[in-house]
Amino acid sequence: MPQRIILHTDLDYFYAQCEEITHPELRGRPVVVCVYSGRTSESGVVSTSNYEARKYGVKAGIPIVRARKLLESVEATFLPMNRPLYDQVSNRIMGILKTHSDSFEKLSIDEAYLDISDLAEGSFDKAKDIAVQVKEEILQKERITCSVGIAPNKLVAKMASDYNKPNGLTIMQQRDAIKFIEELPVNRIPGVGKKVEEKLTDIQVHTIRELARVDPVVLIEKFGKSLGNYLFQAARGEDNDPVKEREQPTQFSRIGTLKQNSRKPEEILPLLNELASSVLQKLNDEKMECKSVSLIAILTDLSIHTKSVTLDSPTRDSKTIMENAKTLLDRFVESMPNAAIRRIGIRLSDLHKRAGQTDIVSFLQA
DNA sequence: CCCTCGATCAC
DNA sequence: CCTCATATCGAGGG
Repeated sequence: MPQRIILHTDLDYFYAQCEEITHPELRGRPVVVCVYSGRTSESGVVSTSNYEARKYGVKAGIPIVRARKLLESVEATFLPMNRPLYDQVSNRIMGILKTHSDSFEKLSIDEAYLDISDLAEGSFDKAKDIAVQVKEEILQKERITCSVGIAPNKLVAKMASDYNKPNGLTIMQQRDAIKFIEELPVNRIPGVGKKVEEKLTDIQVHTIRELARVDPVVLIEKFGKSLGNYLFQAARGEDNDPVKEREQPTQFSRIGTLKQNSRKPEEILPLLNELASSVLQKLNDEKMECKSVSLIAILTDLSIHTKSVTLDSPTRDSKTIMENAKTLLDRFVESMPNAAIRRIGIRLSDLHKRAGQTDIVSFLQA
């Protein structure tokens, strides 16, 4: 396999940057995009904030109430999420990115990998020109800045884009990759979160340099075959995972927060019904059917529990789905005699594209 | 091999 | 004080 050139893009503080565009007067001041849970007027968490807000310690995941305190001395703006807006902006930018790639992989609403090996003719200098061009085009057309990493594989490209933010461009050839990553803490490796980091700390491993010295047998012992092997390679800047177009998602879910904790189905079902129709709407929009239904319950201690059923045949029928969800809820409260539920959710999975009337019609019309 | 469920990650 | 959505893995049971 010849040397690849992979480009990773990360749209800077994306939701907050979208808000700055629609409300230009907000620029230069703290902007906080929030997920309001509806439990009380201010309950919920921060989804994203711009860099002015981050200076005050306001970042993704902290409670809105805490963000208010951190910003009480300054003029800051708190906005609810506007997902349709972010989806539209994202879709247009992904369209631009795609045109600058041989193959393209959307990772999330604000991240993508581009394989530009052919486009750049194997040259990292040309790859840099492409990156500059892409950044320029996104800025001109959408007024959005992004951070870009270029490397011989997805792993290092992502770590490179993360290295210089916002509006960064980091290029890491194979010969520099080891020097670059070995200084970094292990949690800069994608896939290494709180839990894996803790386990590594237990064996005195903090940096990637230290991780590279751990016997692979130990890694597999501690983390299993898959993650163990991944960590072994990642510590060496190696990753041969190809850039591949993502197929359709294999699950859709909706979760909501109850006004008050409860374990009585009659207090939970109204919300569960809303969530079910929302996720069913999504299923229909995507012209799909599901063969599995899951109930997600989050208790007062924030522990997460699931119950699921596999259906006899794929369905998109709301009655079938709701009946199954109801049964799962009954099963759950029965299995947890003392648990009070804080949040409830529904997931449709084992998704299949619908074969049917519409497809045949469009086929015949074509 | 299939199903169910919990754990983890990261947005 | 504590949102929401998706993918993936591993264990355990059948």
